[in-house]
Parts: sequence; C-alpha cells; structure tokens
Amino acid sequence: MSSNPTDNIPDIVIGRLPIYLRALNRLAQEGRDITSSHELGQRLGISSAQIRKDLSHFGGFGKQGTGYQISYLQDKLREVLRVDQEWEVALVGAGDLGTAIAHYKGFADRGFHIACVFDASPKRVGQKIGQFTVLSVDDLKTTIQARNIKLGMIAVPAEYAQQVADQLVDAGVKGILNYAPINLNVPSDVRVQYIDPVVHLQRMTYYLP
Amino acid sequence: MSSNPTDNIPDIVIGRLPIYLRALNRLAQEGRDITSSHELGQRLGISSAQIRKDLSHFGGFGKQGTGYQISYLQDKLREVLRVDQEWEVALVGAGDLGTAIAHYKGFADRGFHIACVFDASPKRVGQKIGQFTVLSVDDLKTTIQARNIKLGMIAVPAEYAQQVADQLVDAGVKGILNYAPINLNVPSDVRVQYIDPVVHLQRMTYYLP
DNA sequence: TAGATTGTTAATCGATTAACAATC
DNA sequence: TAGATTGTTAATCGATTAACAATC
Repeated sequence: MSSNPTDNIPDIVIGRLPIYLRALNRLAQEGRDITSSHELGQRLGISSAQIRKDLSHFGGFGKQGTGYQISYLQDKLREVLRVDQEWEVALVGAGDLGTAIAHYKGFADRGFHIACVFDASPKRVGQKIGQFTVLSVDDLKTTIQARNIKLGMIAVPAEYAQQVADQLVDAGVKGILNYAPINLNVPSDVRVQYIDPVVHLQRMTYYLP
Repeated sequence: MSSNPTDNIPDIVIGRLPIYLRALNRLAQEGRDITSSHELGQRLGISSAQIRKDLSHFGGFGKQGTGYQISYLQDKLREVLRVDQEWEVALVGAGDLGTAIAHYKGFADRGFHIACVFDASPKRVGQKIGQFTVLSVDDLKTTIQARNIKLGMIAVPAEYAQQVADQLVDAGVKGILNYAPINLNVPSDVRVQYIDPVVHLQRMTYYLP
C-alpha cells in the first residue's frame, strides 16, 4: 500500500485503470461479488502481477486468499479516477458524428454528462438534438465558463479542430477528447486524447494474412 | 536499414506508424514537400530519435542533411501498414452509432471501405443508410465469406458484442474494431482494437485540477 | 488447518534517449 | 564547403514479470 498522492504514478498505469473498472462493471452486471487479479487478468489479457502492481500504487484493495470485493474495488477505482463525481462535458460539432455522440447513452452511468452542444453552422444552431438545443460557437466561452466545464469533445472536420481546441482552452477546458483525425497543439496543462478509427484499423492491417 | 520482414517489430512501433502517416497527410495537405524527424516529433510530441528509430525498422527512408520527402514516406508507410490497398470492412450495428460510422467520410481516402452493414433488428433490416441497405445478421457469414472480408466493426450494445464477435470470427474476420464498452474474447490469430470514449475521458479526469 | 491470493521486492525484459559517424 | 539531418549504436530509463512471505 502506498496511496501517497505525491507519488508520480506512471500514465500507462492510469490508462489501465478505466479498463479494470470497465471489467469490474461487467462482472458486477453478471451478478458477481468477488474476483481475483488472476480472473481479471484472464479476461483482459493482462498478467495478474501487473494488475496487482497497478492497484498497489493506490492502496491495498484486496484480501489475501480471497481476492477483491468487486463493489469495493469499483468504488476505489472511481475515487482514484475521480469519476465518483459527475463531470460535465462540452461537445463541439453537431454533424453526423456529434449527433451520434449526443445521442450516446453510455456516458451517464460512467461519470459523464454532456452539458451543451455547439456548432458553427447557422443552419444547425437552434436545432434540437435529443434534449439539446445546438448553441453557437460564439457562445462557447461564456457558456463553458459560466458552467465551469473542464472537459470538451471535438467532433468537427479536421480543418477546424485546432481552432476549436484553441477556443476550448481559452474557455478554461483542461481535457479534450478529439475525434478529428489530426494532432492538436495545446498548452502543457491541457490533456488531449484521440479517437480515430482509421488509426486502429491501420494498426490491424499490418498483421493481416 | 533493416527491412527484414522476419524482424519482430514491436507492436508499440506499429501503433505509432498510423500517427506518423496521419501527420504526413496533414503536412502534404499544407503543401509541404520535405519534413524532418525533428519537425514531425515537435508536432506529435514525440522525440525525433524515436521517430528515426521506428522508421529504421523498415528501411532508410530519409536523406542525411535533408530529411524525408513527404510523398515518398507516405507511400512507404502505406506499404508497411498495407494500406496501399483498399480494405473492405463489415459494419455490424445500425443504431445511432452504426449509422454515424456508415456516414463517416474519413475511411475512404485512408485505405478503408465499408462494404456492408448488418443489424439484428427486423425493423432496421432492409432500411437504407446512405447508400447501404441494412442486411440481416443472418446473412453475415455468407456475405463476409463471399466478399472475403477480413475486417469488422462492432457497433451494437455491449450485451450483444461478444456474440457478434463470435459470428465475425466464424465468418473469417481477422481484425475487429469494437465500439462496445466491453472486452472481447477472440482466438489469438484475431486482432481487436477498442474505441470507448469513456475510457479516454476517465483517463483525463485523474489529472484534472 | 490447508489452500488461495494478495502486496511487494528484486530480476528481467524491453523501450527510449543520447550521441555521433556518415553523408547529403 | 559548411550546415544539417539521417540511421545506428550503446547507455539509460522504465515497465513487466517472477517469486514469495504474509495472511485471510
């Protein structure tokens, strides 16, 4: 156990925690109460030693001889990842992709809530997407600041992604999930994650027969 | 230079090549002819040494004192990743997400072509999504085998994802891009990549102020 | 108790970086 | 030529794994 918050936990470890949490969610849904590093590892294709080592950065969450109580470990991981609270997210882009993201049901029960949807096109501004009314990007900064939103998702064409990122950063956003197939330049206190399906596909074709 | 195909190139290297290619695409679009490992590294937040080392697994693509000719390096990376050919992809799931994927324009110019769209719901089968007519999952195996499709994308609810994966594998698919928030079990000759936006968001909240 | 599994240490393994000769 | 940048080697750094005492 070493839940010392000043520890510098490797980012690669942080990156695996959501995967562990997702597997625990699944186990809980299957009605299971207890699991082990061995079982988790088998399901995820990760060694049990790695799972134990990763978790040990944050504390001793298991019991020797028994394993981990799933609900307890879920709580602890949510705490570590800070998804024991709900985070509001601003979505920019109300095209096909933005619309699909706005409709996606999978955010709510895992700690996230889309708070507002922006678009630059006058044709889209004012329209409804589910329960959202699309706002103009002109109102992006004031809205995000007023609601103190720290997370943004970019679902605009690649050529506009950097300027949207600049606007989000200017509004105070500290984490950006970028769906545009382009690398973003942001200040070092802002985190960016990328979702580009083609990158994943290209990573697989290398190995195909 | 060591373009020995029996070399066992680390998967982490393969994973970066699509990122390099994407950055080169961008540079080309900006009208640039030549770049350097230093410039690429700056744009991507990667050291120039790593880029040179990664590329050196596949050959010497640059010129001392000059750098890399962008169009040539694009060609070579496409060759290495085998996206110098077009790959057909089967999409399973025609809900909001599947529809958005089917509409997405970004596949075509980067080596991929959605060949067919499947859904299990009788309400959706037969309907049009863009130029696609949604097919029944009952026809999945015959269609995929007839067209010799090796890649699949899963955009169905988590509870059906594993059985869809099993069907894809049974049909001969060797690479799966899974949008469902669940880990898949597949034979070792089948590759899986995951897209789960919540995992990315959870990886960022850890660091937020 | 006997069996099982954790948390942790030390050893191994692999990836990244620094440095530089080669050369355009 | 002088300046710049590659490709590659060796050194460093960090991550994974194996192993096991602790203990439930």
